[in-house]
Amino acid sequence: MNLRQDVHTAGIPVLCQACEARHRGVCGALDSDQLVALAKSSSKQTIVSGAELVGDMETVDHYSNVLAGVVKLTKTLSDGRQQIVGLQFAPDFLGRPFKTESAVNAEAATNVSLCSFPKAAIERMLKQSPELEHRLLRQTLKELDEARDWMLTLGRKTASEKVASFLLLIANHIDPTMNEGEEKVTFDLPLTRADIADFLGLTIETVSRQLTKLRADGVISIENNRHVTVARRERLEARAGH
Amino acid sequence: MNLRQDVHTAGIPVLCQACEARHRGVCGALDSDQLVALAKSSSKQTIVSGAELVGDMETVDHYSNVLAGVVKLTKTLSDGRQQIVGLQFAPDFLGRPFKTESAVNAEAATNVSLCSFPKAAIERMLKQSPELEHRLLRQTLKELDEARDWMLTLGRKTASEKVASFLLLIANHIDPTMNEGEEKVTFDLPLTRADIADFLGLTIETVSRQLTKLRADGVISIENNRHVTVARRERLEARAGH
DNA sequence: TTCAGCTCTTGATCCAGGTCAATTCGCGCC
DNA sequence: GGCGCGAATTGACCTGGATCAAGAGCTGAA
Repeated sequence: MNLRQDVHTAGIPVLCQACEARHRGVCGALDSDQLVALAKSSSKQTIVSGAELVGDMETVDHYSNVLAGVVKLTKTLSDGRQQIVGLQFAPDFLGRPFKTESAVNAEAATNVSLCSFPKAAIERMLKQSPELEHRLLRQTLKELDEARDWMLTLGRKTASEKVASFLLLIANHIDPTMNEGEEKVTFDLPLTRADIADFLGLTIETVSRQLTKLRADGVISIENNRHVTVARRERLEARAGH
Repeated sequence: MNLRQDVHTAGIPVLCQACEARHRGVCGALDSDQLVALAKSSSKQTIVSGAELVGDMETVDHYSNVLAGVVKLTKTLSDGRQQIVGLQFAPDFLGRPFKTESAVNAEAATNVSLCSFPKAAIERMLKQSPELEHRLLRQTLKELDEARDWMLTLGRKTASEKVASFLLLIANHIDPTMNEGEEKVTFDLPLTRADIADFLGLTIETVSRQLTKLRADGVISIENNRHVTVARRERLEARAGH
C-alpha cells in the first residue's frame, strides 16, 4: 500500500526517514514512482569528521541530504584566512542547484551521515515536480535568513556577544525540542575551537578566553572541551546582544 | 498578437520591461493572462532616498520589483548598532515569500522606482506558475551566494580590503556592461559614508580614511563625495584581497 | 551673500582583540 | 602506567580600528 514505506523496508538506501520526520529535505515532495527512481540511484554514506565533501571550484556531481552530523561550508582567502559561511544540520539539503561548480568548500565538522543522489537525477525531478522546487526555495530562504542574521553578528557584535550567540545557535539546532522555559540545556559542541573562531571571525585564543569568562561567570560549564551545560539560558541570551 | 507588449503599450503600469530586459524579476515567468491580472493590481511608485519601505517586524502586504535605484536591507541591535545585510539593485525582487513579517528593515538608499503588487496576488500566482517559483529560487540562490561572499568580507578582511571590495561590488552592479579589460571605471556611490560603514561593519571615520588612502595612492579619485573614478581596476582588485 | 545643518575629513588617543609564546589538558597508543 | 601529539588555555605584548574631538566642504534657504 504505502510504497514509500516499502522502499525503506526493502533495504534500499535510507532516503527519507530523517527528512520526513522533520518535514524538510527533498523527499517528502516526491510521489512514489519518483521516489523509487531516486532511491535506486541514491546511496547512503558515512563521512568521517574532517573529510572534505566538496572542494571550492570543484565540479559538483551530486546532491545530498544530511541525515546526521554537521557540515561546515567555508570560504578561504588566498593567504589562508578562512570564514565559515554556513552550517548544515540534519535534515538540510546540501548542494547548489543550477551551478556546475561550488563557490564554497564543504567539510564534515563531525562524523556525518549523508544520503546522496546524482545531480542529474535531482535536476530531472526538479523539472517534473514543482513541489520539490518549492521545498528547495523554502530551504534556500531559510539559509538566506540565517546568513543575514549572521552578518549582523559578524559585522557588529563584540567577541563576547559573538561567542554567546554561537552557543545559542548550536543549542537551538542540536536540541530543537528544547523550549524557552528550560533553564538548563546540555549539548556537545560540533565544532573545535578553530572552527568556532572561523565561524565568528575571531582567533582561537579569543574564543577560548570568552568561553573561560562565561565559565568563570557561572553561565556555562564545559567538560572534556566539548560537552557544554548552559546553567541559565537567559543569561546567555542577555550576552548575545539580542 | 503579443499581449505582453499590448499590456505595456496600453498604459497599464510598467510591469516587466525592466525585468525582462535583464532576464530577471518575476514577470517573464507569467503567461499573458496572468500578466494582465497582475498588471491590474500593480502600481508603479517612486520612493525618495531615505524613506523606509518595510519596517523590521512589520507585516508585509506587498512585493515589489526594483526598477531603478538601490534599496538597503538592514538589521539593528537594541542599542542601535546597525548592519546592512543586503543591497537590492534593479531588477531585483523585493519581499520575503512565505512569511508574514519581515526580519529586516528595507530602506531606499537612493531615489527608488518600484513596481509593487499585493502579496496575495503574487502568492496566488506562485501556486499556479512553477516558472515563477523557479525564478524566485534563482534570485534567492543568487542572494545567498552574495550574502556568503559578504560574510567572508565581514569576518576576515581588513578595513582597507573591505573598502576596496565594496567599491568593486558597486562598480560591478552599477555598470554591468563594464568588462574586465576596461582600465577606467566611473560611477556614483549609491550610499553615504554612514551606509558604507554599516555595510562593511566599520565606522564612518575608518571608511573615510581608507578612501583617502586609495585617493592618495592614485587608485581612485572622488568628486563631490559621490562620483568615483577607478583609475586602474586591477589595483583595486589587488587590494580587495582576492 | 550669509548662515544653518548636514556630511565628510583629519588628528589624537584608547582599547578590544590579534599575535607570539609557553604551558597544560585530553586522549590514543605502546 | 608513561609517552606523544594535537587541542585548548593562559599570559604578555602590540596594533588596527574605534572613539572622541575639531575642522572643512556642500547644499539649500532666506
